[in-house]
Amino acid sequence: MEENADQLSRAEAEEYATWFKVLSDPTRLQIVSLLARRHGPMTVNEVVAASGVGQPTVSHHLRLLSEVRFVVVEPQGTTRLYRINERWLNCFPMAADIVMGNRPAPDTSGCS
Amino acid sequence: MEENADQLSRAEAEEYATWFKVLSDPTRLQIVSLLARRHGPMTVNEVVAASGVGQPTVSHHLRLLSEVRFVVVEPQGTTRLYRINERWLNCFPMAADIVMGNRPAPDTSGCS
DNA sequence: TATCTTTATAGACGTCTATCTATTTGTCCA
DNA sequence: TGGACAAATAGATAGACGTCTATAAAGATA
Repeated sequence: MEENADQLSRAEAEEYATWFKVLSDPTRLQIVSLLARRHGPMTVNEVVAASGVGQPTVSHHLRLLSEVRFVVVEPQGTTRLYRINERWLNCFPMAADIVMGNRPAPDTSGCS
Repeated sequence: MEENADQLSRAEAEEYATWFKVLSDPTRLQIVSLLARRHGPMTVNEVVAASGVGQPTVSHHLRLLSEVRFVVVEPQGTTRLYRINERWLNCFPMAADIVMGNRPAPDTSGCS
């Protein structure tokens, strides 16, 4: 195992914080989860139907998610296909596990 | 590898979101990083000296961190010793890696 | 008991954010 | 060209949050 770096700089802290912030809203987590488990593109309306919030709200969340490259968008005629950025899944293993349901029962039991 | 669960429930989404939310503030991330890399207890004043924000603000952040069990506190006379909850480090591998500096250079290069 | 030190709490303030309704933009098709 | 549909944007609102100053609580010590 490697050893600690000196310190977490303010700049680094701010960058990582923005990543965590994007995942800090339940609705946004559910949207990410939807896209991640589908392993395929979804339209905005499909996400709306599955998320329980309005269409502008979904658009807003998808914009935030794409700004940090958690999702990518591909226009297709009058619709836009959103899908998980698969490369990101490798860079965010724990978040990916939780969101994709690959973390059996995130044993909070041992974490108290 | 295991297969996807059906869906991320609202309840699960809300719980995970609270975890990420605690890590979504740069100051709080730096505090966690401090405690994690020290591998030992720190007083509030030591954290204040290293964090750049005021003492009440540090107390506030430490309270939030302990509410989700990321840190634990042990009163010692007139002071209180805060330390990382080591058990939590196992439950949050990626966050732990980032915060402890064990993630060499979280290669954002491949994540765009 | 009086005082000093350490930490927590109360309250205020400015900023950010999640959501909604209403509207606009953009694309397809008859 | 005109209508229909999909998605984005604008604007508003209510609530949450990070930080500060000021104060209180709690323990040690003389």
